[in-house]
Amino acid sequence: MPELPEVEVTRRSFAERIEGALVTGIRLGAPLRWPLGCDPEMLRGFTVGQTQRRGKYLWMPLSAPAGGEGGGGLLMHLGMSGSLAFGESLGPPGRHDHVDVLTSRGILRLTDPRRFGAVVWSASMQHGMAAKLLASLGHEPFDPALTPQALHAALRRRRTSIKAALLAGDIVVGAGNIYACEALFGAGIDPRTRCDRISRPRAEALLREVRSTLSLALELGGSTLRDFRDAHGMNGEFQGQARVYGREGLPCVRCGAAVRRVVQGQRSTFFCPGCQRR
DNA sequence: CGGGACGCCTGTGAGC
DNA sequence: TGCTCACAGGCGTCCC
Repeated sequence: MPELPEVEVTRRSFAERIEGALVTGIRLGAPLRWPLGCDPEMLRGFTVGQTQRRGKYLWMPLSAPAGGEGGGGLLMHLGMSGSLAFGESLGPPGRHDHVDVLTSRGILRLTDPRRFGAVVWSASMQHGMAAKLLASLGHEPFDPALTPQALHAALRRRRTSIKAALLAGDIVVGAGNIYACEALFGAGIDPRTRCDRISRPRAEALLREVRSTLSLALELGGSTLRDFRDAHGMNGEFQGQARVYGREGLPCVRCGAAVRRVVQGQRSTFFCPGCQRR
């Protein structure tokens, strides 16, 4: 599920409700990508702060009880198949529920069948594992510092394909496989185009499309949050909006040409050979 | 160093 | 029905 819009929608769905809650315990299920990185007992009595998002990560600050030391936070990632639920009556943890943060206001629960997700303790976003994981992230897509010129300049230094660069997330974060395909379609750029061959006006168009694609998804409440049980999670609201993703062989909504699928870096890329040019 | 492949896991749908 | 296979919204690590 989780590209930037889904992660942000997730954040908004629990951040205000959990802020100020007291941690009463942590329940761990099967291991995730990395170990928690601290003794779960240590977090008892900590207060939850304002949960924020960086790229596809969520950072939930935890402050130690008055006079106590060792505050920090939990860095959370949903991987490919993760989701977070927050509520008072979630029921007993199931086979894919791997972390429960028990609080005075309810349980924050990470469910993740594939276990590519993570919940990791760090002393701050600038320390430990969090710092390491966040270090190479690019601009937030809506950061005003990310200007067309800045994007163009960054692309000029790259030889890899524009699709691969978007997915890498070290120039701009947030667009995963679906939204990268959709944004490139919107901008009329062939996903196989080398970054350093993208003109300034096209970089500008791409930035505009990355932003509008992500905002639209955000407006729609993400893609599949509501109905995540479904197979590829693609039965959500964004599926109806997708113009190329998952539409191999179907006519392009703009020009009617058959949408193509190619593989780039072991990931499917969908594009319209008629509308998208190198 | 940049760039690409690999591996982590489980689940699902298609095809036989 | 049951098997095998391809594929899945991410990303750190390894190797060239």
